[in-house]
Amino acid sequence: MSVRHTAVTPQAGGAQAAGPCGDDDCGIREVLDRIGDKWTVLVIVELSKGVRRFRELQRAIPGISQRMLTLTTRRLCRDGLVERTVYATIPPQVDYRLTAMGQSLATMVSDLADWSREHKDAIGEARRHWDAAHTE
Amino acid sequence: MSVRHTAVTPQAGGAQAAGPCGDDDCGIREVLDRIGDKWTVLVIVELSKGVRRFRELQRAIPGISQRMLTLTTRRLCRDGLVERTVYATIPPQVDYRLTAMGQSLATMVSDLADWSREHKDAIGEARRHWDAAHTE
DNA sequence: CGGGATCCGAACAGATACTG
DNA sequence: CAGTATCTGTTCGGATCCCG
Repeated sequence: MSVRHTAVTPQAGGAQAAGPCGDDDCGIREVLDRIGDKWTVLVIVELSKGVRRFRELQRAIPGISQRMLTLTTRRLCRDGLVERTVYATIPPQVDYRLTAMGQSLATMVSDLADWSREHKDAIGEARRHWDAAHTE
Repeated sequence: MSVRHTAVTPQAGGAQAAGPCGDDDCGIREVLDRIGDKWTVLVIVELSKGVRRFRELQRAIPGISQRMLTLTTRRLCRDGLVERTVYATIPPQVDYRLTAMGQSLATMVSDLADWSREHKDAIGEARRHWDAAHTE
């Protein structure tokens, strides 16, 4: 997600203005700015299964465009969560794999996924209740 | 976050088109579509400390607008993660508190924050390396 | 194959201004 | 106090074309 965080947008590579960060909140934003976007988690999950090439990732994640896959993997590389290996062959081949830090993040993501599956039904029901009560 | 997920945007309350969800990926999106946005996590963290009124939340989360706080709390209520209590007093008073499900999510979020604090420096250094290598 | 560069519509988030 | 409504800029993501 980079979750459009005006100051910390990864593209510009700007200095982290760090904003008001006196509380304990800032820690969470750091992660969510990385995994909160539309595709990053899916890439991490796929890479947690093993080394993948660019096209393999794209096929494994239905709906992702080349552009978003490029941007996503690049951010992950930049943050040291994914390692990129280029083979100067013809045709070219590029492998992506999680770093140690990336793997530790993958377990967190996996926990989140577990939680999600556990509470999926409850959330769905809560939504139906809410939607029913607010339909007029 | 709703992380702009075209099909699952909460506002429209549209039917969840559910897309291609045969793999194990869909579970994670469910959570991230809720906590991945810019403010939701901060609200959850603040509410994990106890019951809060609207203004208290707004003051506790510097930078959030009334609008975003309203939207965020409403989504959390809709998903059954937060409970809203309205007192018909003058001036009006509204309390927000985490539900049991919301609290279990808060612990997950707390774990994420811990991870973030642990690896913050490593990520920062990885970024500097990457930025240095790609500055030309 | 693995991208880079560009254009463009859509969703989001901030800033008011107004209400009960 | 606790919102709602509207207007507007920014950012994101998809599509397309091109390159090595």
